[in-house]
Amino acid sequence: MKPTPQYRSDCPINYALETFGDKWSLLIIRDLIFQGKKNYGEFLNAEEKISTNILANRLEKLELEGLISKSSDPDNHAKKVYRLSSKGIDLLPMLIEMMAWSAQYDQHTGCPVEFSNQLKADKQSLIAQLKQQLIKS
Amino acid sequence: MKPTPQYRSDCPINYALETFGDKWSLLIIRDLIFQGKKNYGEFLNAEEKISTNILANRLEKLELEGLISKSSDPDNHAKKVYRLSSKGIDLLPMLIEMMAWSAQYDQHTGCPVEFSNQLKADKQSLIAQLKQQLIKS
DNA sequence: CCCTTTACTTGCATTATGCAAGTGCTATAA
DNA sequence: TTATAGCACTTGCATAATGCAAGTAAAGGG
Repeated sequence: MKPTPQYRSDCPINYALETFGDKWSLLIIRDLIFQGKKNYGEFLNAEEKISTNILANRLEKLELEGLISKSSDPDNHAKKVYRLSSKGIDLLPMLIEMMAWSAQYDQHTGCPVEFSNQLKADKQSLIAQLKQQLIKS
Repeated sequence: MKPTPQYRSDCPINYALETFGDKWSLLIIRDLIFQGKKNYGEFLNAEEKISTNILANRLEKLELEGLISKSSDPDNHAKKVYRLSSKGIDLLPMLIEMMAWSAQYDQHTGCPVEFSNQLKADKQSLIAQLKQQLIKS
């Protein structure tokens, strides 16, 4: 698969949409950021049940876009480890705003109350705190 | 068209993705927020060239999700006016973060330098200012 | 009454997605 | 050394979404 040969426009919103604007990419990013997932099988087991060919395709695209990197697990060469790049980590503020919006408007949101409260109380330090954890890991 | 009968999960990220997670919906929201567009033909003329059946479908979905409303132009009953609801306006912080991310990582971004600077300098007041304009209009 | 504008619909080809089954590599056990 | 199992994908095929071009319907103006 090639990186998208050219973009529909040079609009920043459009760049974001062409990079991760489908129904699955951000769920993988979410699992990397908030669930500490690292391996193919872990992504496959997410509640939303992505199918295996789509997962493979999205991991490849995300790597090509530079949002994640892929390496082998030192303890098991067959096992692969996916990690966020700084470009991927920097999606955190946007994801936080997305979660805040959904928590506000989705009656059935599963967003934990404590998380939602921290969002309202001090969004910036929440972001900083999560970002630190991601950089360390 | 029905609203999605049920969601893949109750995750807030997933709610957002199922609500506007495709390659077109947010471009319509963008045009409403940043370009002051209001009518079918204006959306159709966006640089990215959405096709007419998809535009009709997305406008319907966005209305069903409560992000926009549709009414008739008082001066011309054949002409329709689309407006953002408060649920739609509240996507602004997320869009701003998305733009900031793209402006940072897309070499060819068309994000105006002045806008980008204001983003870095004082994101909150930029959001507040834009939101005021939207509410008034 | 005709013509234009505006907002869609419709039909059909192409592309993306979903699902089930299969392949290949690695490590561990017999 | 062979067998077995885990993990990361591929492949084939059915279904759904998208893109493109053309057509339709209602309102307003002349």
